Amino acid sequence: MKLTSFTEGKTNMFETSLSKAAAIGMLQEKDINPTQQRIVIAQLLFSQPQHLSADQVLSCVQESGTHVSKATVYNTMSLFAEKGLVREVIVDPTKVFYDSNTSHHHHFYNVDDGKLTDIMDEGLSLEQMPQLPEGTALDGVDIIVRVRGQ
Amino acid sequence: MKLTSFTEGKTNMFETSLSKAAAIGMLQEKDINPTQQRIVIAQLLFSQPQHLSADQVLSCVQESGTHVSKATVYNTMSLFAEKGLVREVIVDPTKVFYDSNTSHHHHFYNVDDGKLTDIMDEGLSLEQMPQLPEGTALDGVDIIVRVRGQ
DNA sequence: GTCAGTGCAAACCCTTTGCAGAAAG
DNA sequence: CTTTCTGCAAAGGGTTTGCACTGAC
Repeated sequence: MKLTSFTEGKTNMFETSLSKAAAIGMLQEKDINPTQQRIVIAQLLFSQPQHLSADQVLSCVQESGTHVSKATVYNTMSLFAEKGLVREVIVDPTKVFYDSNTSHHHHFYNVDDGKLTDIMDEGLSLEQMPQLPEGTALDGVDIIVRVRGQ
Repeated sequence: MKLTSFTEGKTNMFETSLSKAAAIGMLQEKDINPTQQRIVIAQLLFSQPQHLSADQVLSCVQESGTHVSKATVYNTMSLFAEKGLVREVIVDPTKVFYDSNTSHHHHFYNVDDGKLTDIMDEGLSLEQMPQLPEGTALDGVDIIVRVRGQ
């Protein structure tokens, strides 16, 4: 994952972004036609590891000054998820989070404030993989550590 | 958990149920006012360990001949979850599953057919509990093993 | 008679869909 | 030009809410 053009020194996440060229590169690597809207969303998403709901993506894009419709955000996020650019994280029945970090890791979910954070411990994994049901293949393992407070 | 009145020998889940008295007992143990609708839902739910969506609970209750409204099913399931009679399982962004088995265990989720099953392996657990974020307390750990096929 | 519980329908929210218009090559 | 993508608005599906009615002590 190339983050060579990461804009440093900015504290406002809406000003932080990937260069347009880097975003286009990421899209093309995954055989995604780099349209204007997809580029803008990619620039925002991959500026840093983060967990955003579709709604938050929409807000961020709009605050960056570009117009993208809600439907396009949903379409784009589904496409990115399908192509492996982002990972869907399902922890809240009311919305899906998209994780811009697709490397193998798990999550804390704060049920009080709805914030999702990565579990840094690299050692976190299962003691043993259970035997899968007859005729099924592994698709993935999600570990959610729910916490409350603060 | 008392399942002494489990009706044996029935293959149709809609005919299988807990005795009314046992259901009332379970509700009272959790300080839940045992109303008629709650009793019926409890009889259905706790006849066996199962994973039902609110919609499925509604269908099952209706097939058993009793009338319960959709709103009451949702209210009841939320109440049961809050009181610890059932456990909410969030694996599918489109609906919540309620697990009538509240003992500590984890799940397989078949993304192809949407079926949720318990992971029997008692050894399944984390190699190590990660350090929780500052100021938070553990609420629970959910492990979802997603599988596909069959 | 009082108060909790219930039923119904409407409201809600997130997400998807249909289709006409716009963009890209 | 042709194909793909986008925008808008409407529909969809699960869930919640408001409020009047019912029912149990």
